[in-house]
Amino acid sequence: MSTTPPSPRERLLETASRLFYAEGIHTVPVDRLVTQADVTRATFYRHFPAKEDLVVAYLRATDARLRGAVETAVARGAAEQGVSAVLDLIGETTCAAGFRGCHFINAAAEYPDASDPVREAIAEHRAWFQQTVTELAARAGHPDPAYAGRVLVLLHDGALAGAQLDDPEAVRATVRRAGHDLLGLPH
Amino acid sequence: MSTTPPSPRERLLETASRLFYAEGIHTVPVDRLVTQADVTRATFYRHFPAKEDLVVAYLRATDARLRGAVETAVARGAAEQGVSAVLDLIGETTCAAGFRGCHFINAAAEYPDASDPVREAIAEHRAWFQQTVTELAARAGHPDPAYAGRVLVLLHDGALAGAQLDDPEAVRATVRRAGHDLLGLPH
DNA sequence: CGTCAAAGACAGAACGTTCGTTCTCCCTTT
DNA sequence: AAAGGGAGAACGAACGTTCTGTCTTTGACG
Repeated sequence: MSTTPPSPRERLLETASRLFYAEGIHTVPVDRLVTQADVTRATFYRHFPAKEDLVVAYLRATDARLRGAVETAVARGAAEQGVSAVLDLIGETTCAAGFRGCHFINAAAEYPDASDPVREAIAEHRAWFQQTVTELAARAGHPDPAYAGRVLVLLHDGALAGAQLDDPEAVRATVRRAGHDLLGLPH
Repeated sequence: MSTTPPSPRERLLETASRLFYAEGIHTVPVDRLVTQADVTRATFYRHFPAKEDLVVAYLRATDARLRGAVETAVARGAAEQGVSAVLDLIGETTCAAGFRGCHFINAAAEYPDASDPVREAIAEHRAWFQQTVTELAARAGHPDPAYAGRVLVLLHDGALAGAQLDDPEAVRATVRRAGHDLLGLPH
């Protein structure tokens, strides 16, 4: 089962994810994207009508990847451990090498227009996450799943926004302790 | 005591704060800045050697404004109420008209280089906030002021990052409840 | 009190660069 | 024959920055 070599479209998406996340969206020109993806300009515009379409595709691909990561992290334990697994996943994310905040929050900073397709992709991702963690809290028997879900989103946003500017390990510890305190989990 | 009319430099700073915050930094060209500030290009470059210098000045001015806001909000009550005042201030910020997240977190998304002067200004602001809320927690008699301070920063970051993308009122309520739960304050 | 020089601001053109996008031409694969 | 990709030139627009020239304000000094 040898994997087929990545198509130009896949190379573009992978390069976009890497560069957009590491350097911001507006600061990465099309020239760098096609050069690093080893693709010609014509190929770029054959797959994406404009740069913004690649931005949306990048966010949707990231969304799909994160859904998978949450699924596998949660599936490892029993229902009561799902919430704790999300807290751990947040900590691992903020302390990973090359961490530079949340793909979606960062993108939102560069796309202020709430009706922009980029913002729609962001909203869809956030709605999924909100719903997922709320269901996790309900399944774990939390008395107020809606509140628990909003707490998890709040801690997630705070961790990813702050850890790139402060000490990531301190943020990880704070998230874990605060999450367990708020949601009645054992330390 | 009639106020003197704002100088070109002040007009530039006010315009920069308004436009950079509402639309992002890289998306606002110098042309829009000088037009809306009613200033010529020559005047712009007489006060700021480059656009990035205006960005730094904008962040430092915002930092000064926020220090004042926290001071007055805290000064209104006794020592034990300082932490609660910060929580209230966060809620008011996220629910204000035109709210679009945190000036500094948004700017960091557009300036990935940690050694950039913009990032230095961001780091200074965050260090001040971290230290201020930690001292507030200590003054209020919290048993673990360092943890309480990190919790306040975490809630602050999460609220400002999330409220622009979700329901601000829900975020406000969550921050208040979670903050009081975590820090042992009465509801 | 009057004067002159320096500084700051206005108006607008202009420069060089970079960006997103399009185009032409050729090659390979199916 | 058709479609997808490679190579690279080219275009028009937008951007940050500089320049030329004129006018007003200001303050030091005769």
